Amino acid sequence: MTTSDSGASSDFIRARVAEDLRTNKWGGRVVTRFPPEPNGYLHIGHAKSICLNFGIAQENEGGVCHLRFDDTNPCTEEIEYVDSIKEDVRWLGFDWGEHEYYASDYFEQLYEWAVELVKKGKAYVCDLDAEAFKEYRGTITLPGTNCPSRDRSVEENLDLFERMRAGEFEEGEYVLRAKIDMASPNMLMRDPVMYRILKASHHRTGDKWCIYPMYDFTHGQSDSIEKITHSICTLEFEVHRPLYDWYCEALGIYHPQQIEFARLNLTHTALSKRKLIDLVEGGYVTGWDDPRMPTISGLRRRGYTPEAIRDFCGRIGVAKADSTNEIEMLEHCLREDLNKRAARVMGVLNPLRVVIENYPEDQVEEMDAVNNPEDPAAGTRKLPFSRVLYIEREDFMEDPPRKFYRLSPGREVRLRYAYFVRCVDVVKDENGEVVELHCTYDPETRGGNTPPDGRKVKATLHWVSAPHAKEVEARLFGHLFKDKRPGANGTDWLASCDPDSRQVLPKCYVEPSVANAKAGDRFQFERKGYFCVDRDSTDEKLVFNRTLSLRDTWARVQRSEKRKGR
RNA sequence: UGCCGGAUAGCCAAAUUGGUAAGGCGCCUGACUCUGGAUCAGGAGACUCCAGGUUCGAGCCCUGGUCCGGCAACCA
Repeated sequence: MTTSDSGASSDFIRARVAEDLRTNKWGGRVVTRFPPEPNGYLHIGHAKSICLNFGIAQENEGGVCHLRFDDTNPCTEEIEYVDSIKEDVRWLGFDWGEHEYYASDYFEQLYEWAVELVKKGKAYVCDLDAEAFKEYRGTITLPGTNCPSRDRSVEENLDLFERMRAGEFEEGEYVLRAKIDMASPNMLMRDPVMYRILKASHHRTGDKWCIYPMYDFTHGQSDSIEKITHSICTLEFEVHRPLYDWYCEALGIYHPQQIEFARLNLTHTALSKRKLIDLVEGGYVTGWDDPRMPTISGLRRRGYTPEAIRDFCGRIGVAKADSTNEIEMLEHCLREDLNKRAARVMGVLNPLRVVIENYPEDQVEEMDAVNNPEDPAAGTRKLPFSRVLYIEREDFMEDPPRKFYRLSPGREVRLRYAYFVRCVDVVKDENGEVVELHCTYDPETRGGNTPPDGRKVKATLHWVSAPHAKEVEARLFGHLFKDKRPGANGTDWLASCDPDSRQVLPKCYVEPSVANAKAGDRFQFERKGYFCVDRDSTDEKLVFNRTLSLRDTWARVQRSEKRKGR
């Protein structure tokens, strides 16, 4: 697989574009488009399409990608969605320049084209009610039959269609249909509806229209108007292609090439619009931008970077086979990006108090800490160290199993950038629960360095000085669904939704340097994962979302030890 | 039962005009390490859906099957 500058791999669509360029099919032009319907929020699946369309445009000299809103159904569309879609595409890092279009801007042209087809005897007004309409259409195995109004005269059709536009009829009374073939094995070719009456006001055209064109009578012509070269869409539109072609040919207009690819599916999540709505409305998540949602806004709030998402979209490839990518792939891309750029910081999620017995009562030292070992330019910072600290509760075990080499009674570990400390006492409450550790430190290990005697420790722990610590809230997230493929083989997909996928830790401690962090800022809490500041943060208390944990080899060791039955 | 499309390791996914199966993720080892992170080195894993055929040679071509997906909104 060859890799281009954008990081995208070559695929059958890019190969096709290259071939068209070679044969000069489109006069050297490459014009694609991303055509969302403004009736919902964009998700990671849309990102795949966005990266594909904008990517192809970028990779080719003079290539352009349009952002076009497919707004032909006023009943479900809203301006709010238009705005969120624009924000998301922009955030992903793509620029459509002045090429922002709306199918609704083509309504007049579309109407004229409809009239033209009527005049050519290729379209007619049909008065079948919904039930009869269905009967005449036939079934998947039985051909349909011509409805009586199919033979209406051109004059009468023209008059009726004009009156439909004028608002003389009620919804459902009439529709305009293309006269194709009621016996076609392709259901979409059985005289598809071109226009329906909808007495709804449109978010852009207001009440100017009461008839609205259907997707099929809009999409191809919009592509045509915009001189799109490659109209890339997902597989379910494959059966629409003959109709797409039919309209362009019947109208004798510029005819773009529709190409279909398989939409993205991801394990442990749901991507259909319907399911996402159910999650929000059912209260399974806190909203469209819940950090567990696969929506662009959810991923953004979670702390994903546009770079990671783009990298992911480039790596998964584009093909025609239905496929489900493992979410681990997405997470890998994220870790790779965040590892390079996230500033390291000390943050203790489940605090356990530690007193350094031999450390002077009121002494405070400033320890030098590296901000990002992957990026020397990120510099260093000072970390206050004192007699009372917090360490991670799970970094101590009174009775450690084999292979656990963190702190335990009598054992010595390194406190990162600070000192070697040895656990000398364990304080418990009346329930026998460990509430405090007493340790001694070795002054010769200042900075965390190996002492003159060459003594080694097997673990390095993160810590926070208690008097200097800032209390924050941390929200940890797991996969939204327990099952890899929720709803697979007839199971209830919603039952697989994991209520414990969101865990709130109200009392965590972070080092003082992050005190002025702002919403959206990203950090790596050393050894604990990547975090970003949530917008729920207040002046009094910062709220952190854990974007993703670090790769956890210890967890893996535990798993394998368990398997071995130790 | 009709039409359209698809099928290459656990998951994605490559393979110029048929020339003898890339890569990534994941998994497993080992090295290194002041993050059990990162990095580096190595490894396991594919009768290319099946059965025939053409050919010196087939993942690619032909025939016949199998399985999976999509299509019967006045949604997109």
